[in-house]
Amino acid sequence: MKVRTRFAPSPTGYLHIGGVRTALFSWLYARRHSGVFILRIEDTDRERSTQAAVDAILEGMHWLNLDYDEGPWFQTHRFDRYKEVVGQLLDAGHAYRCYCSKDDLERMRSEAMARGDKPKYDGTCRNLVSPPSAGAPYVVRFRNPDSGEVTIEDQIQGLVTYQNKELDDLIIARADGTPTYNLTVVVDDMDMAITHVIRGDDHLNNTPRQINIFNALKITPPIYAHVPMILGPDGKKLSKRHGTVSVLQYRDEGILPEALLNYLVRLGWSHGDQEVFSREEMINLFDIKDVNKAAAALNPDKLLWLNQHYLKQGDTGRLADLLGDAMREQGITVELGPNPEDLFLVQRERFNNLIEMANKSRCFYEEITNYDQTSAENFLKPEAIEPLRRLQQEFEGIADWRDETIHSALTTVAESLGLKLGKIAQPLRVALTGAAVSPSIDKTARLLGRERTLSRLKRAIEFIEGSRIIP
RNA sequence: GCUCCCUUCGUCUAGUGGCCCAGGACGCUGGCCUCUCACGCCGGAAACAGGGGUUCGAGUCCCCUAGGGAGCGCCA
Repeated sequence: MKVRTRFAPSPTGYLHIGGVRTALFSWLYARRHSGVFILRIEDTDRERSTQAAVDAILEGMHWLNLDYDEGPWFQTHRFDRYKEVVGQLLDAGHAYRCYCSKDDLERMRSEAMARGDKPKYDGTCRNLVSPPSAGAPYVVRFRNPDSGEVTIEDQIQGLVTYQNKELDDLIIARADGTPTYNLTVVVDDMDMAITHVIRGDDHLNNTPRQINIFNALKITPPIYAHVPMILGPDGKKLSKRHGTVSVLQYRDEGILPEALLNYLVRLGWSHGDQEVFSREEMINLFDIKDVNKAAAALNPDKLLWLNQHYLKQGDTGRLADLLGDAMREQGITVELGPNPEDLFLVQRERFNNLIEMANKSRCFYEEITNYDQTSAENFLKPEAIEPLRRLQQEFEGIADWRDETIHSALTTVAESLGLKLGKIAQPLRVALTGAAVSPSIDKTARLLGRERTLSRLKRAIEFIEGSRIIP
């Protein structure tokens, strides 16, 4: 039988990191088994579903290249079908109309709680023969078996058994006739012939109810795999407090999709000691049976480490384009300096995300407005004037502006003055970039270009001379 | 409250009764490299939640306790 998995987010909030990992696992499982991956939008909650959230889900999936073979399907387009199944269940006696009001239910719940019982429906309307009054509003409840048990053979959690008497008669259709979650998932998973349901373990408790509905429909339920939750870096439940709401925010913060996917796949899943996985490796090695049972906390540092790994290893052309985009986003006029690829080659090992790389590359595109105070105090001192002047002369004589020629100018000056390279490299660095940290000095000068290098040198010398007269 | 689930270094994890006085990775940390930062390389500290069993032998099996989480919605 062909494997068919699905990712079924509800567009009531943004696509967050936990949802993405669930999607990733479902996608990997389908790809691993040459199966079909389906995207289904569970938008039956008309009140809270938004188009913006739908767009964010689609954009997020696209950004991560989690491609789906079928869908996106929208549950709101399938109301007729759900109604049909509710009718079927009603006719077969597996469901019944319940006329209890919300107030009745509320009272029922609080009374049960007070008794120390589970706040479940008491079955008042279970065996009603006729409505309390003609045209009285009602919901439809599923008639859950009241004895026996349901065992889930969960691929991750193992065997989990529930007693039917612990389960109550859940509502499958609201008073306005619209279907509820537990009914729609079952109908969709049935109609879409889903073979493996991979979802968050917050759904584990719903599973026995869904299995009972499948049974009532005389359909074999899919195989279930409930993946544990993802926690914030503090080990607490993921929330907006942790900063990142939508996955797209990771993109906007300079994270590469391959880094995020690699990071996520190792959250709860492992293959021995391997840490780095290409898409192909993930697909070939992934197995649900290797997924852990315990919740995992996010580790931002490790994500960044992977991001840097992919920055160092990835395709230069593509990454340079992304860097160019990031610079433009940061308001840098890319045309005013080295092309992004030359810059990227020099910067790729020095930063772990593109945004920071872009921001810290400003000096190649914009004039220096002021020197970093500490750097200037440490290196733009009177004794630096001589080395800087000599460099000026040497640089003026260079016709072929390359790393090597620049570097040899540096060593020539250093040797002639009997100084260590660092003694002239640091003043030069501050002169050229405004601060004491930059790529290696020869590359920095090369990227800057000969003219810009010379004018900044001149300005630094003037700065030092000027500061000499200021006490 | 009731039902269900979970528990190895700070974090992600390896480990399926002896190979483990517990391995890898991130982070932290000492050093090397070095024109700064970074990269890279070498080294270090750091964990089986607690208690009972079972067994010649337990991180690995069983029970209990504690802690954490989820569900109990006319949300999904």
